[in-house]
Amino acid sequence: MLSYTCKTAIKAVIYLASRAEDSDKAGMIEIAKHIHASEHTVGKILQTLVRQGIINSTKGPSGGFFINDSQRKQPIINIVESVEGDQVFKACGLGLSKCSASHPCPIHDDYKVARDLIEKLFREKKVKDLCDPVSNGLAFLIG
Amino acid sequence: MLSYTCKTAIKAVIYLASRAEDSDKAGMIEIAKHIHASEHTVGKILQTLVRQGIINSTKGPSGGFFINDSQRKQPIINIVESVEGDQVFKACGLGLSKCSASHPCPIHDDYKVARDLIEKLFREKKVKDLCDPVSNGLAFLIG
DNA sequence: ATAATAAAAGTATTAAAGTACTTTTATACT
DNA sequence: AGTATAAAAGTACTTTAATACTTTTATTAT
Repeated sequence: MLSYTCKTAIKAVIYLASRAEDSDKAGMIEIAKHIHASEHTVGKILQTLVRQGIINSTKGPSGGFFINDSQRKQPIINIVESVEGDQVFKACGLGLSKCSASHPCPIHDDYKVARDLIEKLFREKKVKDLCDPVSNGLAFLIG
Repeated sequence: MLSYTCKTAIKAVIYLASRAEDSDKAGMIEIAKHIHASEHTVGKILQTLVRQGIINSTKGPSGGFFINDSQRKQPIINIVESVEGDQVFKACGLGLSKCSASHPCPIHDDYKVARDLIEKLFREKKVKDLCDPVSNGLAFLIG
């Protein structure tokens, strides 16, 4: 249900956040390698995330991408909304612009329940909650 | 969460099913007009649906698209799977091919709950359930 | 200062989704 | 039989998303 770009963004952030906080910054080649994605694509995506304040980067030698402790505590929805826009969890299931509680489409209420659940999931799960949950390293990051 | 094509397909089928069963068949121009979509696009989509047995069509004069009573009773998921493929409600939230109950990704269980809910919605709602539910004609079909 | 590094930023290409158009084929009515 | 109708089928175009590449800029180390 999420775009490939969005899934890749989440995986990249999880990888970043899974590294020791005081370790060196990660370059986009390293990140791309670990999540099995194109380094160019990863670079583009991470640029967006830096601009949105989801992660940080520094240029130059020993530069790279990194994430701080307060960013580790942010919800996954921050990533999703940065990539997909902030209307993802607002849109009607049938794509009607005028669908609302007062002018509902036939599946309005049922769809809203499911959509709200996904929104809740991404809002409650923090970046750090997704780091190495099964003690199998980061094997789950490669698709 | 559904593609534009898929939403258009659902709307077209709802329009068809909302017509009196014994009325004339509907041409793609008529359908397109009522759901505010391009007639070419609608034609392409309906071709697919006919091939999948979701709806019917006849060629020639007084030909057009129509839907029978048993097709009216089919669930919306038939339309969704015809357009999006049958893996829509199977895929991992992070896009991992190897994610499964035994090798779950960090959001596997929570995501599955929401995804199953949407699948349930589309599986339980039948085409006829979506016809003219608020007695405002078919105003809800135009986005 | 200079050179090396690495992301930022911009541009170009590719792939996929969506839209438009054309030709063919089946049907019904003269 | 011949003609008109209307979808089927196939092709081409457009737009957008995704990927690849290039140039620029900031930083560090010498």
